Amino acid sequence: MEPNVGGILDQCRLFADIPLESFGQLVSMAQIRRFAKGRRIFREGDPCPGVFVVGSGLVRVFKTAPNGKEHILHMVGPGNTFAEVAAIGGFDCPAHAEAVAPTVCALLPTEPLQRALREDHPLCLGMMTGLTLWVRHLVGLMEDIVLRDAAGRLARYLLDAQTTPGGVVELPTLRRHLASHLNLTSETFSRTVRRLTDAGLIESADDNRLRLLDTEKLRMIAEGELPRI
Amino acid sequence: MEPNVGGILDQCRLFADIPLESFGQLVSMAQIRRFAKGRRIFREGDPCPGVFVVGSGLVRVFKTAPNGKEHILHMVGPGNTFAEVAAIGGFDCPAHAEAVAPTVCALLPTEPLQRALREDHPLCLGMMTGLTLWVRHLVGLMEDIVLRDAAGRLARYLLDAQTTPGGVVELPTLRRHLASHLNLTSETFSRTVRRLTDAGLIESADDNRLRLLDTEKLRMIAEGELPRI
DNA sequence: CGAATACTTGAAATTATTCAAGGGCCGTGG
DNA sequence: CCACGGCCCTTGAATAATTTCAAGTATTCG
Repeated sequence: MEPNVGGILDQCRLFADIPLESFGQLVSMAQIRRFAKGRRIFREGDPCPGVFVVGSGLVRVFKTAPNGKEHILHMVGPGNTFAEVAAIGGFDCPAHAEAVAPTVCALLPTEPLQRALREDHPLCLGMMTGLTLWVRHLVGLMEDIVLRDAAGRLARYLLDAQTTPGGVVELPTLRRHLASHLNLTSETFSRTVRRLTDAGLIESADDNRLRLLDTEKLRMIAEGELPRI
Repeated sequence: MEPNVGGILDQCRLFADIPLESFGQLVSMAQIRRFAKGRRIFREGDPCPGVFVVGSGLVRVFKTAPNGKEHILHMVGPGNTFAEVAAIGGFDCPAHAEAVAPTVCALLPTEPLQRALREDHPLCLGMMTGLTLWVRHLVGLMEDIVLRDAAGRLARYLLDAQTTPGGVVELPTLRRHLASHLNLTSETFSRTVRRLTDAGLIESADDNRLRLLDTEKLRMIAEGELPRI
């Protein structure tokens, strides 16, 4: 199946509000990019190639500490974007990006995108709204990491990620990626999952799915209202 | 001295690039707001009143954990803004704001601001650039908190904040505010300052100023290349 | 002068990390 | 087909970093 840029951009909430004409302009500038599993898409400090819109696959965007520790800013799946901020603001990539699965993206190159933003007001508005959502997400993540302990962070993640009716949450391919996202070591992550499991709040549904059994208590843990488990 | 909105907006980098006509529109919608020291400007969850531009004084924007712990997202001084994201994106205030000194702001109310953004492309572009800078700052802060230890965080803060030629850094009025910003208790903050002082990397210049004596070593600590002090 | 507030410092407690080892899964190659 | 190595997750024990608790000092303000 040959992916086409229009289809990829169509699935992206960030471009949902923009009028057809602007959208067409985006489609015409977009390029398809494919990345094998494990392939580095860009490195921190690289000039920003543009906005990547994931069509299929999964990408992790992460920072590296001098001591080698990684922190995953986000996992980007189909319909979501990364490197928007650098592309719009015109700075270098502030983090690394790597495909964790075979991935197809639409790339809106920096230069034409910026030109389009300068000329196209509705597009500009739409992208700005997208940016505010991203900021809000970032602030939430920060709040999480700073104000909650390990169990609180995991609980909040699970509650936020809960999508399916049965209260089942799909975990990223590698658990240690999630651990890193929540600023935990994979050991601590593992122990925390166990504590919640032993307390009867969650159970493992599938190999990489968790079922939430007691969202009320989970909420209390997320809010720090339960002393300890 | 009677502050005027034009003067306040003039000092704000966020509006530096926008053309005169757009600027005039902003000035005409702006209102002056004064806050006594200690006065709460808004609470988390309030509908967002608009973008605040600080003319004089100092504001802290912070989140609160259920257990009472606070995290200061940023200290906002003259020429800077807060609540931009909520105002532009149209959501409720994501944090609390409080004047830590007698403060005068220009307020650009949400409704007219959003209308202006919809109608005024250059203004929209300018605000968008401002947003990207804010995101970059946030990501940097996050990286700081997640990837560095106490000494590293302080060192990086000092290096970033260093403005005066003599390597003197002005601290916020209350040290515990800075501590909270760096996700440290004030005790840990105090001890960390002492460690850096004993190691000869900084010295207290004034009551709330620090002089950086060895920026090279500070940089190494910030980068985690110095095992311990 | 007395109360309040902020900062500093020490000692104890706690949380999370590091180090070390074991088990499970999978793909490769004999 | 099975053995082997590699990778990932789990678990336990020891370690380290930061927090918490508890004074003690300094400064300000009434």
